Amino acid sequence: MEYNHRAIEQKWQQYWKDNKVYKAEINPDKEKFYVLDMFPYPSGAGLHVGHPLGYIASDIFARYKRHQGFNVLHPMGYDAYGLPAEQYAIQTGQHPEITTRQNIARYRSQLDKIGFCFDWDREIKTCDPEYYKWTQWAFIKMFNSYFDTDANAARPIADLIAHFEKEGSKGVKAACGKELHFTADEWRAMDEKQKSDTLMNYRIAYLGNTMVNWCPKLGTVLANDEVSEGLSIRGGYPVEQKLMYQWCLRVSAYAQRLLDGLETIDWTDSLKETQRNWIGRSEGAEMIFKIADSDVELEIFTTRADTVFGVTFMVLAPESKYVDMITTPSQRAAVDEYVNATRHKTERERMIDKKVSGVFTGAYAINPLTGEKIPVWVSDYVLAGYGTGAIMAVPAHDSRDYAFARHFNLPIIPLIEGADVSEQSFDAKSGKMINSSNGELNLNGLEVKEAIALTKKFIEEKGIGKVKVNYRLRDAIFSRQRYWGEPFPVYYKNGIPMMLDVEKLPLLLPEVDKYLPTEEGEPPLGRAKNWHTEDGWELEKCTMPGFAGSSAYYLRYMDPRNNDALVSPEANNYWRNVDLYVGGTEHATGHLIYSRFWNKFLHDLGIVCEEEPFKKLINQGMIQGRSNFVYRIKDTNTFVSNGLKDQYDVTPIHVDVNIVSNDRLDLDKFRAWRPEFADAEFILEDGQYVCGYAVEKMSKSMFNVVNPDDIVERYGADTLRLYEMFLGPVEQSKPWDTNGIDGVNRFLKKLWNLFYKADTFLPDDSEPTADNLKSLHKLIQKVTWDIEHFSYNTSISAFMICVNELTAQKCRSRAVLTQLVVLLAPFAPHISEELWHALGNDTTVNDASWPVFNEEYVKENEVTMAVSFNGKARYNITVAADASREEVEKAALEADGAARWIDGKTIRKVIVVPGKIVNIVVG
RNA sequence: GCGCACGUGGCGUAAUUGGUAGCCGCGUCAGACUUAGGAUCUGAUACCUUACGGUGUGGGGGUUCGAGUCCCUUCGUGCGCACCA
Repeated sequence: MEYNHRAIEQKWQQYWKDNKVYKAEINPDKEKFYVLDMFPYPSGAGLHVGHPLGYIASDIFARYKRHQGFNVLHPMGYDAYGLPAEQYAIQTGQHPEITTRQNIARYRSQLDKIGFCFDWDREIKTCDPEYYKWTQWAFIKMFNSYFDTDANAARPIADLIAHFEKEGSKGVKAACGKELHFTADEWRAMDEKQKSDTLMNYRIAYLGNTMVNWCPKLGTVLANDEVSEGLSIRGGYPVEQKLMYQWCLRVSAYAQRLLDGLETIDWTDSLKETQRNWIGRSEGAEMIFKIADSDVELEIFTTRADTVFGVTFMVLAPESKYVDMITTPSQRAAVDEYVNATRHKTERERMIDKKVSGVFTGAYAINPLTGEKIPVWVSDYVLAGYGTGAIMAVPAHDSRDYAFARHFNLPIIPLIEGADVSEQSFDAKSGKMINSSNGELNLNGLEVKEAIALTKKFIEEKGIGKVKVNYRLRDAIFSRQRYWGEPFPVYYKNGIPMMLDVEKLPLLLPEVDKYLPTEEGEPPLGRAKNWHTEDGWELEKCTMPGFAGSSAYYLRYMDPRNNDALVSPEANNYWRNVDLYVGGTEHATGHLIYSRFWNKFLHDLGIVCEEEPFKKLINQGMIQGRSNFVYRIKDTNTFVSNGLKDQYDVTPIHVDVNIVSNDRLDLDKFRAWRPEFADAEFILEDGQYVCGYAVEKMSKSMFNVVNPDDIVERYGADTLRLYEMFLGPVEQSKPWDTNGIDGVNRFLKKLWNLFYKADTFLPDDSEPTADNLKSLHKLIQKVTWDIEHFSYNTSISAFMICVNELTAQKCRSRAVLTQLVVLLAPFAPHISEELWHALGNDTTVNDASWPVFNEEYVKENEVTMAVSFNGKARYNITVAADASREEVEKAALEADGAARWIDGKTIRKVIVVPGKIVNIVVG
């Protein structure tokens, strides 16, 4: 009987499905383990061979945990809302739901062939009303909450209203857009609209006039993580800054908790670092600079409070509210011109244009420590969105201020001993302070760090400023001027935004005639008929962004069909959070921040029990394409093999990797590939046509897409699974190279031949030999350790060695082979299930318990030890593993070199630490 | 500019965490069986050298009896953040 992967895989996939082998249910008697993959966006191109990499890795872990007796939750679903389906709808008029449904069906059939242990009964799709009902529900919860900075947690907005009723804004400790001051009487006197506007300043989901990333080409607003270097991540179109009235989520309120939480979770350092950078905490001080002959006070943020004595000018961002307030009449025209010019530049243009520019406002500020008058300028190198949009400039110790000072000929005062500021600024935070004294405060002679601390203390005491922590993390912009997304559960009553009743959820996505914006420039939902409440109030026309649906999906898997709650307390208390999350790093500053925020918010509300959603995270690497080339001699239809191409003038042409094997071109398939190659001629080397290769992105246009279905058809899912893991560490990016797959396929055949010779089933009840047990237990130890450490590639090497050894030993022992099959089951489940049943078991191999390692069987007969004299090691000796203490001493003293060391000294004591070291005390 | 990874044969990688560098696989070479081989099996394969022997984990230095592994420095690659005060 030959190893027939097609028959075996089909048979057991059907068996698993029929018997619901992978169904997960709450079982209080068993410990849970939650293994999650980042769910895919179902694109039209289907899965390529890179997509399943992470799924295979997590599948192995899920199966392993199950063998260990855990109750494993391992679900899968689809992140179904997204731009590509909408773009396709705009072009073709086809409803994105139809496209999405087709793509999902394709994904499902591809996934099914690989033999994953997903519990498909828990499948979710973010575009399902049953699902997005809970996305809308969470939004309503955020709208009805504010962030209490004392409690460091979200609280009901009703509590805040009660506070306003009683005491106005006095004593309010809440994350907000801007500081507001009003009394209880003033609050009560406000009309409904004014109250609504006031509360917007505090709500966690709020409408705000914010600078947004507007992408004219996509016709929508984008979040910060959807923009890179001034271009949209999707499509690469230019992005402008634009002030718009948009729904936002007050993610920034959670900045510190998002930062602190990183300490409690098991993610890679680089990913945590990326999130820390993105959150961008900086400790500094906010200081007040009074404007001369005016009531205006400039508030600035600095991390270098120590450099106040070196401030020679101030700079405002062009968008700063202070600009209008302080510009003098004589400078008004120049300032207006400058501000207008910068407003029309996109962020990208501002970034590319590194030329120093700016304009003087005509106003002077007073340095609070020196009393000196210093000019206030406007320049676009100061960002409106960070800190207060105003800075104190210290040209001697900040390179940007330095460039500005040089360009406009402003004074530069060095503050650090020995700093040469004639050519460039001295930015390092080290050295001894000079020129920094005013009688009250003397920093001279202090180290920078001491000076910073002392200045902070001083300005707080004097009321000039206060210690302040700033974060780079901005609130998430939550509106998209798009069709294919979750509708907001929002209507406008006389212009006041109101939430729908939760009972009326979900608010279904309406039908539209076209997926484009309206002629009036409204979002596509502006085309929907009857887009209003029963009372006739207008509904919100924007939809939610992509990250809305993916922010809490891991919670929904715990209780996916619950119509009364996102997740029941029972389900949440049992499954808690994700123990192992596998996915790409590209979500580091998007999904992985938003999810953590969303989870923390729900935690504050008492809806989820864990503060962090994902305990351990593994980032699988990207699989790049490996393209093949043929070389056509110019102006001919003759192709020359790679090794000979330098002798001709050739044009490289991408050739479909699927008609190339081990870089050898199949000539007949090539001629049949395209009509223009039908009569192609070849110049061969050694009778073969060798193709060139290059590593590129996997894409259709490079003809380097390898489809997992083809691999499964030819080699089987087990071979695909093993090979993907064998390529290298899961975390590492690497090109897909089908060369080499024969190696793992051969391994499975060898394994098969251990069980079958022709039609004879070989295993019998013979006693395992010592060699059999040694081979097996080395494998148990290695594979267990490797799975725990996600080092699957080395496990597969270990399997190969073990099977080779057992073959050489002619092992027939059913006991040994049974354990071998269980060890392999997480990696190659189909062949393992087949052999498991052949060995006489009638339940699924998935229920078999994990083999227990026994050290006795793998004991080495020799052991190497370091010999030391007086604690200083000198050389190594090798002795029998069961050597007595005397034998070890003897070997140590007889070893080469010992005589030289001892040389007349007396041996006082010999210490033997078994297996490790021999210490000989001499003197 | 700041931060984080990483650098090992022709290639993908390994080295049980400071203890014989190169496991396993691909490729290559040789052989066996074959009408045939893009099948199967066996053996060899870091580099230099006919050999003896020598050199080797990007380069340089250090710690250590011992370094791919730890420290310093330098070069190179990848990723993240970036006029963030």
